[in-house]
Amino acid sequence: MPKIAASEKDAFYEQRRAELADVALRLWAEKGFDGTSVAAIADAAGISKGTFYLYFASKQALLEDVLRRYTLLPSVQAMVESVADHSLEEAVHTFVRHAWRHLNQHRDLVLLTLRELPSHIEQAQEALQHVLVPTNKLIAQYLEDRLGPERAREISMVIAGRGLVGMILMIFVSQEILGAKRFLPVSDDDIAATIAQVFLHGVVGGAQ
Amino acid sequence: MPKIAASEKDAFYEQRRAELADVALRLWAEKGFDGTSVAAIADAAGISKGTFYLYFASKQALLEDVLRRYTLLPSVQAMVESVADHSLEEAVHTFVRHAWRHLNQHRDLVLLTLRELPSHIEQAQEALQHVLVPTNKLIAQYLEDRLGPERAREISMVIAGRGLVGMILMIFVSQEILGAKRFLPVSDDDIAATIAQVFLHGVVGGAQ
DNA sequence: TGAAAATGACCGACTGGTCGGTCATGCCTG
DNA sequence: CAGGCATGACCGACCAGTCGGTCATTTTCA
Repeated sequence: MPKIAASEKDAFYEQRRAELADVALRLWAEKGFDGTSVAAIADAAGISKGTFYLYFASKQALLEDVLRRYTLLPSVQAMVESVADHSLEEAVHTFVRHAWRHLNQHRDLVLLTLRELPSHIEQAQEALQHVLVPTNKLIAQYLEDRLGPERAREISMVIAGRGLVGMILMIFVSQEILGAKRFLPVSDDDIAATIAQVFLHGVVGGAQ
Repeated sequence: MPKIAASEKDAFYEQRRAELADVALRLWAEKGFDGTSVAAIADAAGISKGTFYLYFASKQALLEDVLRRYTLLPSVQAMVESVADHSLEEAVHTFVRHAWRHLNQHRDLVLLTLRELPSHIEQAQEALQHVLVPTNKLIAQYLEDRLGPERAREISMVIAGRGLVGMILMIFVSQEILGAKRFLPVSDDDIAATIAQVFLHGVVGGAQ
């Protein structure tokens, strides 16, 4: 039974860590890393500050765990891979629509990452690089494979890929974070379609 | 002679404030608002913390002064107006090239604004809205005027405009802040041309 | 009852902000 | 011209409060 007890304990331990990470992400997205004290996180999780330090060695360690736990990379990879057998037009539309939904689902993480982006907290920057750089590589590779040299305009697919992500991100930030939604209520699908359309015509060319 | 003395003093006072604002912007871009103490700012400006408070009532007041002092809006407006009599193609190219140079010149302000974007420091968010929203309005208006309903694709020019700014911003952040420049060294003009090309073909359509 | 878990008082470092005191400067007066 | 006097820019020790992190103590529970 010691084994069972131990694994039960481990399960509880892991569950606590997960809950703390969850609470921390929510609070950090609201008030920032520096703006949220460990006491506040512990409080929101219903434990004391002392107990917090039984589960994480430091505030920094919690940040690292949050970023590891919630990295967007796997889902981004899955997203890119899932469109591999669509037509290019379909693929881009699907990608944009999924990315949009993704951003909405992971709003807190996006906020946290944006906020700590140029920060002295290197982990956030690394996390960003771990997501953005590989995503970019995947997209560029995909585009080059699909287009072939003659169909693509003579532009860098790496730059174009970044542009696509930039469009999505900026429009997301405008609509969902800066509150532009109130002034210009457009359905998510329409937005995604617009982005995909601009990108497709811009990059692929000719095909009107 | 008291008048001259007074104006000399005022000039010195204003110069001090300007220097403090300059130093603060630089440090804040590096370490963030919360991450930079008033003492550090005063130190970097070669004065004591006590003296700092002769020139600004609070740290918050300094932030407000920095954002007012360095607002990008006038230059953005000038930028949009300066391309008013070009052809659309030329206008977009020029706009992108200018915007790119602009971001480089105001790197610190861009960093600070991005960093404090979703922050509890409302001023940064306001500043962003004061730049982004009017910029967006100008661009959308310009595009609609130039294109006319039949030439534009059936997409929102507001969304498209945000997409353009998003492309520029994201590629800037990738190249200049995340350090992607090292991996993909492309000239500024090439990048600007690529962005303009994608946008033009994407939005304007047909014209290959 | 004994060990594991949880607590919150406590610590030292640091924050934004204050304030009494110093001293170079330049005017006033003789 | 000289010397005393007033000015105010400047300093940095200091304040109250908050932070991340520790640890002796109490609570819990098998």
